[in-house]
Amino acid sequence: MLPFCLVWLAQISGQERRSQCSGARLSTMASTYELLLAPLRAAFDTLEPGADPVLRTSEHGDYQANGVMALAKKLGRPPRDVAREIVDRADLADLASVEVAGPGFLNLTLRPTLIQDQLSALLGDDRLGIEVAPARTIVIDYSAPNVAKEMHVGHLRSTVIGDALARMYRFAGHRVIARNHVGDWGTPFGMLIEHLLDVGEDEAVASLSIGDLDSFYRAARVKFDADDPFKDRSRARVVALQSGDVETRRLWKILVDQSITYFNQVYALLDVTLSPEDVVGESHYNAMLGAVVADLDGLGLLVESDGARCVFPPGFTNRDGDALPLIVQKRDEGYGYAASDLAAVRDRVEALHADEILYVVGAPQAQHLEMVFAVARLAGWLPEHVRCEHVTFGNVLGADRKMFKTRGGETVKLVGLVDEAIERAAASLRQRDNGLDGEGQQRLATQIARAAIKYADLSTERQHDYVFDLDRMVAFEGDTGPYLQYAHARLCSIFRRLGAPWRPVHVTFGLDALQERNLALALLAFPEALEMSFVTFQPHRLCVYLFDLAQRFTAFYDACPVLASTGPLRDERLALCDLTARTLSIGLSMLGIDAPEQM
RNA sequence: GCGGCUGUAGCUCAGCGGAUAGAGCAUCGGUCUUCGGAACCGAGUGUCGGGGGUUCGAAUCCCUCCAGCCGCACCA
Repeated sequence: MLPFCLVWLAQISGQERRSQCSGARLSTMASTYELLLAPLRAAFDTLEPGADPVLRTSEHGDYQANGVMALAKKLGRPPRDVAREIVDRADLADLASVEVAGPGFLNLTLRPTLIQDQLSALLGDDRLGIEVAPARTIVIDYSAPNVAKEMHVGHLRSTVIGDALARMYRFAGHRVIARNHVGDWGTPFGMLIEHLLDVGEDEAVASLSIGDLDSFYRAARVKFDADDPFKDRSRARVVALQSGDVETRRLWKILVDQSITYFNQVYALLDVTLSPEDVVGESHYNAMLGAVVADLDGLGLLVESDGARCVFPPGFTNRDGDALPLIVQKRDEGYGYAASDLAAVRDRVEALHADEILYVVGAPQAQHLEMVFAVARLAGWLPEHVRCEHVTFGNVLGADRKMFKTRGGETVKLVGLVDEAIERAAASLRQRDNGLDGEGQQRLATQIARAAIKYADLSTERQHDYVFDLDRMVAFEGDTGPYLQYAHARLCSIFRRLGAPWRPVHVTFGLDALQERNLALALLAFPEALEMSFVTFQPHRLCVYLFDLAQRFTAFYDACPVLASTGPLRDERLALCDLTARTLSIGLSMLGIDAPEQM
């Protein structure tokens, strides 16, 4: 059996945890972990104020407190003596039995009554111990594809992680404003519009509407590089676009609208909650850029350098050790993305009243965003109380461990990836007999495919680089989304066979079988698992938890017959099944993964 | 050069101050008239990149070296 997945909770115990949660982002019922921690901390405090019990889950007991050794060292006393004293002083009698082990570990075994009470509380709670938090307004910036460019695997992370965070925040009770900061502005639009004119509007729309964005872009690029008159026209067109020429604007809008229509198809295919109203691209901030520059100037922050208008936030240097500028207005008087990013921060605080802004953007943008945040703070557009975080994620790498390039012909379209996964899921379904009709099969294949892709992305640590591996993404066995769905489907099957709806009444949790107890302990850990995921912006923590839960369930399922059992035992097992099914379903929903009832 | 990230089993990855370093895949062996086998049980595999240091205790913290990736003034 796996060590309990809750170990990482130790990381955010005590003060750190409280301070990280200062925004009241997730409220939970008194969790098992917290119930144990409080008396332990009190006992430690009597010997050394502020000493940390270092409570965590363990293979050597249900929980383990490791803080005694450090405390003993500090006190200059034998650790086992200190351990015994802590045991005497800690008011744990109703909660757990404690045993001193090894050099001074405290191994805690939960009392059956505690498990009983905690499980009963979860059983009667639709939200599984997660309370609705006082609402805060959270702006989450994610996905952000470029107009007239394909969505490829590089966009998957931002889209899927951002959407998972949005769902988690919504479940926690917050007001989420999604912002899809699409790249709909800048110099490439000159050549794109000219190309559109060359091929004709109807032709262009036809090609873009079928999602053939890359070849459109590539064709424009080729002409731009090889054809000087075209290049001149393109440059003139950029000027016309920026100066608000009506006809140019209309042509530009065609490109934007077609692309957004296409993006929405991809979002629908992936079941991403982004809607057209969430699309607020770079162009949206155009009207605010003049004020950004003027106000920075008024604040005395603007410095002219090499003809460009810049802000030099303290603490940033370039390769020569000189101060590094954030260029808000270029020498040619055009605005760069720094200006629109500043305008966006300002808009999100002033117009949207954000309490918190999250940027789900790749790690290469880290310095740029830090500078933008720094300048926004300097300008007073980003007050202290507004939390602003760059939720980074690693690069997408190819099999050669080098940056996954869009050029070089090995582009993997996002839709291509999903199609491949659907194809494989459908093939797998054809070998089963689940009684679904063709349409149902197709819908199910799509749900399974999405689960495979999203889980593959979400289940790895966000900040690490990401080796793109199609077979892994589309796999259905082992530590995968479909494995979790399957566990859920089996649970639903039990209740389906039951015939009548099952209502929990006075369930007694004996938990005599090891597998029952293992499962129960995992169920109690859901609030912490979600909290960890939430506080660290790491959906993969939730993935790890859910996989562990599903594994414990299948071990239980294998060893403990539910429907064949009778009396209180049957109710107990049904209750464990009910809790497991709901935990899986709610957990998966926060990852943006459906939990079908059969598959 | 400065800054950031990464280096853990054959492969893909967890673990990030605690007791013998874990999963999944792959390999081998079992369960096999199934509350749905996309499952379960078991087996083997590791100088946790190298070297120092801190600590009762280091994959985890610090220093250093090696290897790789990313960023570092007008593309976004």
